[in-house]
Amino acid sequence: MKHPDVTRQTRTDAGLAAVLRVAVGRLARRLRAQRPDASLSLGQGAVLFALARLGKMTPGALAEHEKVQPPSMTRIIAALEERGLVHRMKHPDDKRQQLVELTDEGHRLVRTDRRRREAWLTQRLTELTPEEKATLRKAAEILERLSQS
Amino acid sequence: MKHPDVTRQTRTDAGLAAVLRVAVGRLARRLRAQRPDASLSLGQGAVLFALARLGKMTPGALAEHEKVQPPSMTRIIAALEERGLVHRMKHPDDKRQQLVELTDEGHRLVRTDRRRREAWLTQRLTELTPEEKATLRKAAEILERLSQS
DNA sequence: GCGATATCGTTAGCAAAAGTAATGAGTCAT
DNA sequence: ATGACTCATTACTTTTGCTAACGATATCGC
Repeated sequence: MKHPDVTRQTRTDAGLAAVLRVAVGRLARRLRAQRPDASLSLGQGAVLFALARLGKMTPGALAEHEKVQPPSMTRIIAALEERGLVHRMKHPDDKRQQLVELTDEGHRLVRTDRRRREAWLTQRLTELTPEEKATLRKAAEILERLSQS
Repeated sequence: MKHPDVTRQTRTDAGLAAVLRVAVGRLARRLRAQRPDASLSLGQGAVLFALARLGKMTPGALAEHEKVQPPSMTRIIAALEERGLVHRMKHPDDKRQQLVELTDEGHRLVRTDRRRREAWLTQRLTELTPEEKATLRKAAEILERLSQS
């Protein structure tokens, strides 16, 4: 066993937290580095993904959803809009706000890019046993929830 | 159910990869933002943690372990050394190399800080059911492996 | 042995991405 | 209708990582 410590250390909540924190940080770096082309930053990809999943949203809602400050979201949206992947529309009820929405090209990119962008991770996943994948499937939902709480 | 899509999307490896990628990225940001004081960056903490777990290592080994380029590790180590948490020693067999080791203060910080630094995540974990924690415990080991493959 | 080549850590310079503070437009409650 | 608040943006700074180049040491081929 390569890391006997892992199982030992995850006995307690704090130990599990420690291991999770490090693993998540490292995996995030790894995924960033693994990005095949620089076409889309990690954050940009996440926003497209969120819009595809949740439909049109305001910049503020996107910022909160992605756990980023509003100015960062402004930048991400600007970059996506410049590439025609997203477009802004006035919020019908509140002129301060806007609604951000995927363009057709944005939808297309999400679909085609999803496979390409996740190629590395997908490949790693195919190397896992079905049980491990089942674990990750359940864990994904939990991590999802943790990241938003 | 807040995100019915999650379970649907994770049916395929690619879908699971997509969800994992986004969740991991967001959780990493979240953890970074949650850092209680700015005392230790995420990377610095990870290095201390690795040294505590694996003993003395060379900078190169640390860099590879943390999936970071050597110059980045140089900087992290320099910051840690400046604070007296770590110290370098010559490698006995190879004068090119060094060995990095926790100082007593480093060990102390790892111990006391571990709890404080993971407080947020630990708190979130206590809110989970035992089954969910068991899932995360198994998942942590898998993520650990993924991040290093 | 010794010269070419490779490896290790570092330095220097740079780029990406996110954060904070300040600003302008719009809304809302009194 | 005005004062306080909210949303998005702009300007600036910080963080964090990268690549390229370099100096010191080790190793390999001869």
